[in-house]
Amino acid sequence: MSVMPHEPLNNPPGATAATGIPPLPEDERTLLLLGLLTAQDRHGYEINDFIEHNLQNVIALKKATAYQLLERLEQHGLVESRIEQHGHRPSRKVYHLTAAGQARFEVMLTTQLRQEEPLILTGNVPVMFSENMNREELLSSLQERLAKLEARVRLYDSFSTPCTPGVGLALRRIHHLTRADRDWLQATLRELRQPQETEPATP
Amino acid sequence: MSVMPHEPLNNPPGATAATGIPPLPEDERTLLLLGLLTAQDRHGYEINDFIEHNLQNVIALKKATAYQLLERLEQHGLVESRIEQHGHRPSRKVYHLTAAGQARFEVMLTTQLRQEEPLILTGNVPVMFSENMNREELLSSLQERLAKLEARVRLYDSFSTPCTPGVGLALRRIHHLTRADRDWLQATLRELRQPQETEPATP
DNA sequence: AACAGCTTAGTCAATCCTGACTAGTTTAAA
DNA sequence: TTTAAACTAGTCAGGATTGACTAAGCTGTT
Repeated sequence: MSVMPHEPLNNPPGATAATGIPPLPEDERTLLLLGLLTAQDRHGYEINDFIEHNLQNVIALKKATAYQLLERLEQHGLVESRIEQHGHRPSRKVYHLTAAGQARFEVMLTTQLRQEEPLILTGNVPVMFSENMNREELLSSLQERLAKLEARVRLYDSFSTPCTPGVGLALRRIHHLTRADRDWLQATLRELRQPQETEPATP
Repeated sequence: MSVMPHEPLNNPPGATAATGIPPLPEDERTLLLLGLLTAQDRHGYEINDFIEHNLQNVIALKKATAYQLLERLEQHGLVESRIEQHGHRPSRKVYHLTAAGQARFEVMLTTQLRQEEPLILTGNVPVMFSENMNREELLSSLQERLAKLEARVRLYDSFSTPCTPGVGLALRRIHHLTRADRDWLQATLRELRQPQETEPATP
């Protein structure tokens, strides 16, 4: 019973052969780290800080994930690091992009920009079971959700100039889509309130 | 150096004490499985089939995940299963909701419906680095993305009556937001095309 | 002088999730 | 009649992710 050696084929264009090091995810997180390093060399804390302060709503990337991803980027030769000492502070591990990293960044950027992933959103599942609730509670729950959404829209309204034009574009996208979500919810609430069973329906 | 025993505290309201069985994720996937079982008893294949055919764009839940989640639901006493035989077909493992499961479903439903998660979307990161591309390639990439988005909008336009009103609501949400995404991209493209550096001013 | 909080850089266990694979039956198409 | 596809139910290794924790110096406030 010989089994054909199925080769895993998870080598995206540009990937190296089996080197023993774990593969590199080809998703937006990787692109983000490479991209942040095209502008300037940065150390881990700086990167996490930037993400936390500027990209709160743009992407979800946790501290621990970023550190591990940076390590893997280095294993793959896309970045290199050096240790820097500033005064008596804890030493910084400063990463900078290699030529390979730059090339990979460009490929990934084009690929992902062309792509259009279906919007799979959070918050759909409870909506889809809304029938299972009684009218009262449903309306109050949706009302609360709407209030939160409106608060978020106001929050985005108050954002001033973004750190880069590109980030500005992304933020405007989120802003726009959040408003659209609010509009959908408003319309839905209106529909739920108004057509109260068409009660005496002139039959 | 005694370490205070930090209790993990990952017991959401309604969770049982430490029983040795792994915790149950409190996210939409769990709600989905419970919800599908409130309507009727179902076996694994049926559930995965339903998700694949009716909820393609509503939620991402893979086959393997569903099976594992069902098992865990059973360990937690939220569902029970029986084996059914239909003719000479492979036997079906049919799950049905317990009282505890029903109760948990109701709690999770209200909680999640009230909640408003920030929209964290795919596709933001490449946008935010769009400055790093030359104009030609940027425009062509965005054009391609727009074409794909428009195709998706048309796809949703063609959807007919959903299997339940709740699913209809969720699908309308996605439809609405996809259109909003298209609008944002159109506007962005227009902006990028028009103000061509204000070349010969007052021409 | 004490204390909180920021800076810097991680680590680790535990959980989660996915792709690929297995196995056998039945129906529809060619 | 061979073949393809759907039906049914998984399993499993291994990669991905997270929350919680550790360390230690520095800075500003009260």
